[in-house]
Order: sequence, then C-alpha cells, then structure tokens
Amino acid sequence: MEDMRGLKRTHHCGALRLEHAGQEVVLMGWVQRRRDHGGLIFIDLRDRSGIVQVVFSPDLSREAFRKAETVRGEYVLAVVGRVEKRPEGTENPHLATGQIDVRAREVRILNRAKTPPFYIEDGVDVDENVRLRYRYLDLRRPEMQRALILRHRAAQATREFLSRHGFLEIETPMLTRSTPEGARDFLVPSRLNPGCFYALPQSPQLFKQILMVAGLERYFQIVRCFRDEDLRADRQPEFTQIDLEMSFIDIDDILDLTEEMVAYICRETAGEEVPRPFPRLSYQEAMERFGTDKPDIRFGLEIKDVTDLAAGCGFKVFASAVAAGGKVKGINAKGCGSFSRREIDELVSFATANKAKGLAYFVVESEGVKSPITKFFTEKEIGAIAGRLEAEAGDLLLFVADRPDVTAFALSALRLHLGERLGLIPEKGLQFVWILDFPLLEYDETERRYVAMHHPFTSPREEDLPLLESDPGAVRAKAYDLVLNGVEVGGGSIRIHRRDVQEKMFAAIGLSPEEARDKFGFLLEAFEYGTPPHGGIAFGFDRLVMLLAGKKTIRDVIAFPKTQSATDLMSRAPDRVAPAQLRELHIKLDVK
RNA sequence: GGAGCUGUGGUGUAGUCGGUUAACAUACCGGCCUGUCAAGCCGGAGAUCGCGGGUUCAAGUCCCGUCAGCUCCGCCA
Repeated sequence: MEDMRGLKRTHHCGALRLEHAGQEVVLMGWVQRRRDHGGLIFIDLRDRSGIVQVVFSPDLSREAFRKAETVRGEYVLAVVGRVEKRPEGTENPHLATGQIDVRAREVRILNRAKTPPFYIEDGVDVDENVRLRYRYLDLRRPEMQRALILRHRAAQATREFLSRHGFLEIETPMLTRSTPEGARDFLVPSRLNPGCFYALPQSPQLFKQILMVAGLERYFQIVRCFRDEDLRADRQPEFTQIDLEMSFIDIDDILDLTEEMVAYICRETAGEEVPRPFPRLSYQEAMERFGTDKPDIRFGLEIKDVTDLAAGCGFKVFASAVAAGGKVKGINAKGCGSFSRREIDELVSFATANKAKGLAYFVVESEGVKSPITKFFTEKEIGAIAGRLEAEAGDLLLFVADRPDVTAFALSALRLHLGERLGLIPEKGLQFVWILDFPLLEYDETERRYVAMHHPFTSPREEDLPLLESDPGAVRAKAYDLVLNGVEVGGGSIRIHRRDVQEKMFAAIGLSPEEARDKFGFLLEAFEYGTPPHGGIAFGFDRLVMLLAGKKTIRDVIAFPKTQSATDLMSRAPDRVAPAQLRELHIKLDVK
C-alpha cells in the first residue's frame, strides 16, 4: 500500500476529452473494471465525475504494469499519465471519455478492497437488504450519486430563490415539546429533568408562526421532521421539508410565490419547464372527479356520478345504497370491453380489496349493453347511465355503490390501477395541481367530535365564519395542498391571527379555553402581543426530489434511509443501550 | 394491528408430481493472451436451500411456526 505524497489530483476522470490530449494528468479514483490482456492491461478508473480508461503497458512503465497486474475491482488508485487520442478504431462511443485514454507512467495503490457483494453500476437488481447493509457501496453507483447531486441542486435552488425573495433561513429546535394531535412523537428523555421528555419536531409549525409574531416576516428552512408512524415507499420516520411562512399575505400570494419557486426548482434540477399557473381544483371537485384529494390528472378515466339515475332502478344493490345515503359512481374503462371474464374478475377483486362490497359492470357493444345485471334496468336507465359515462362500443363501465367515502376510495384506487394497466400514465413530465377549499373540520366517528382537518390554527374563509357554530362541517379552510403526479408534495394554510376566531375554532373542536391554554399556551400567549396576518406552506423535499429524479421510493433519494420496520441495516440502529445510560435517564424498561 | 409478495454458492436466478450428484449465468481464484471496453480461451474453488419444528422410507419442494426485506390497508393534524 502506498500513499499519495507528492501527488496532487489535476483532473477528474469523467472530465477528460480530446482537448486534453498530450497533457500529463494525475487522477484519483476507484477501479471499475480491469481487463488484463497479458501484455497489456486496461483499467477503467471511476470517480464522482465518471469513468476513463487507463492503459498499462510494459513499454510505458514496467513497474506500473506489474502493479496493475495485482489490482482488483474497487481498489483505490492514484494514476500519473499522459492523455492520448485513442488509436483509430478503438474509440468507445458509449463512454463520454471514449475518444481518449490515459497512458500510465506511474500508479500507486492507495488502498485495496474486498470483492463487493454487488456490481457498482446502474440498474443493479439486488435485494434491498444487501444494498442497505452496504449503503456506502450502493451510493458509489452513478445513479445514486446522480440522485444525491440532484437533491443538492434542489436544495441550492430553494435557498437561492427564497433568499432572493427576502426569506431568512432560521433554525428551530430539534429538542422541543410534545404537543397533542397529529402524528406520534419521537421522545427524547431529559437527564437534567427526571421523568420529562423532549419531542423531536413533527414540523416547525409553532415556531415558524412565532417567528411571524416576532416580526421576521419571511422565514424558511430546509428542515428535518420526525413522525413515529408506519412507513411507506414515500414515508420515512425522519424526512425533510422545505418549510416557509410569510406575514401580511393571503392565499394567492403564497400560491403564486411557491409556484414560481417549484417551477424554478424543476428547471434547475430536471431541466423541466412546467407551465404556470398550475391548475387548481377544489377539494370537492377533486373528490367528485378523482375520488381523492391527491389526484393524478395526467390521464382521464374520471369518475362519474350516476346516483340520480340509479336511485329508482330495479337493481337492489344500487337502489338500497342510494336509499341509505350512499352514492353510485362509475368509471368508463375505455376500450376494455374486450376484457375476458377472468380479467374482469381481477378488477372485481381489486375493488373489493379496496373496501368496495362489489363491482358492477356493463360491457358496451354496438348492439347494446351486456352484463349479468342488465335485466334489473330499463332500456332508458341503461341509456342514461351509458350516456353519462360517454360510453361507446368497446368500452367497459365499472360501478361501485356504497357510502360516499367508500365509493370514492375504491374508484380512485381502481382508476389508478387501470391507468397503470392500460399504460395511460406518461413516463415523463411533471403535472402539478393545487387542491383548494379543504373543509376546515371533519367529523371523527370514534371521538364523536369535529377535528381539524389540517391543524387547529388554520383560518376559515371569512365568508364561512358564521357557519362555524351552525354547520361546522361546511366551513371551508384557507388551506391548500400541492399535488405532483398524484403525490402530495406540499400543504399549508393561512393561519388564524385573531383571538376571537381562534376561540371559536377551539370551541368547534370541543376544546375548552383552559385545555387550549394547557396544550398550546406559549403560542396563544404569543398571539396576544400583536400577531400579523400570516400563512405558510411546507413541501415534502424527499418526495419532490424523488419525482424529479424519476424514482419510485424516497429511499432512493435519501443517503441513509431506514427499512419499513424503521431500522438502519448499516449502523444497526436502533439498539439496546447500557443499563448505566438508562439509570442516568431514570428509565426502567418493561420489555418482554 | 392486518393482507400480499420475496428469501437457494458473493450476486441474480432454475430446480417439474417429494426421489438420492442442487443446475445456470455472473463475480471470485489460477493459467494463457499487446487494443480491450460486459475482453476472450482453459482450469478451479465456492451452498447448513432465511431459521425452527412437523409429515414421510425420503423435503429446496408439502404442512405449521418464526425472522428479514418489500408493497399495501389501518395510521401519518
């Protein structure tokens, strides 16, 4: 093993081009591959910038050639040599540096390496177990490095944009108070305060509002947040938000500004121009047309309401659902009339796996509609339903009749399933949509009271204020979500800044003034000292980067993610700690 | 808390209706080779079939349990 004394890297491997021919260079990197021809050895040297071919020949240096014979994959080398145009016919068009190679005069083996458990290259098909356990090798793969570079550029673009618009980057505590509502907290025991715990922040929500009270006017942060809930492909226990808050603004100010920011990030990272303004849908319209508050609007297959047409029909499943206050809704699966019985059965079981009790269907043919249930409908009813769904010969109409929420859930899932199956979802492209006019409150069946849909500091729309006492469920919030390709990537609201409105809000969710003071005291107290109108938004940075990088999971844009059971397979966190540590924290375990 | 998928040399896979020597590719090791770039040719080594139990004359294969990873439901103001 040798050291790099006296050598200073002059170039990066992937940067060398024909124009460098004739230059003496010093390269540092890892061995991607060695091709030993006996009398001539080629080594592909890789660093962060890319790969270049290094040639070892006894004619150039006997010593370097001998060393090159001992080199293996992932050895770390320093190479001194001259860049040369490759001989005619030996250029490699698949390599950015393929016009040239480097003739090695000297090589130093800076470190040896064990044989890695998988190839260091793009598109590896390895168990994620293995990738996570050897994350440092996984991260050597160019596609992983590209993702992290893109993430870096997204963060840079965010900071640039927001700084330019007068936002201050201000840090907020990681050790904070546990507050009720929301996700489960991660707790940190306090050694100095026996029996007391900090909570890691689920978001800097209360602090950023207090920064508005403090008169900072425009705040942002790219900040880690923690939620102790179960994981998904797009959910990690710790994740990153672009968090911002502004004073003296209303909804449109935030939507306009953050739209511009998001478009800027897309341009700076993925080179995508996204058209503005982004489309806007009300929550109600999104639920009606797509069955979800995070619709993927890149394709059709929209949901149609046929409740009125099904109300009086002879098909009991439909009629009784309507009688019970439910909805009958359908999707026109364009051109799927040719589906076999088995394919339709598959759709039925997909629907029932997504809460529906069943899935009714009409096969539309030129002579009419065929279905096991046509006998329960009149010609006229069938015609009206087919018309509502704009049915043509060759279509397959699918219906769910159930409670409104179940209908929406099942058809939304079915719509996505069909969209994917029929290849209707474009590979490329970023389709944003704002979802507006969320209900302020939703009724919680188990707690038998209204709960805040966003959080209890979200402002109702001024014109809906009178409804807060008479019809709480009908009050619309000044809240907004940003959805990208069917993924919720941002959400926020204009906050309540008037004491009387805040008190009404607490009353509506059944919180007495005493309880409010106990749970949110410091924020309420701050609010008594001159609070400006303010509002903000937070973006899921990992999700945004995931979509910009074209990845299917945020784990692929996080350097050190956790598994679905929230463990780190590399560091083996979490783990037990020494009894002395627990004693110091006054903690006794109760573990079977 | 629940449902589903996956687990076989380092890695990715095959292994039929349970049948005795677990196959293939690649990586790895050795030899030959002066223009390859997924180099090539020859040879070699490498597996408690995730783990535990059961059924059987016989289990990678069937049954039960369990562990791990992934996807989803619940959960995520």
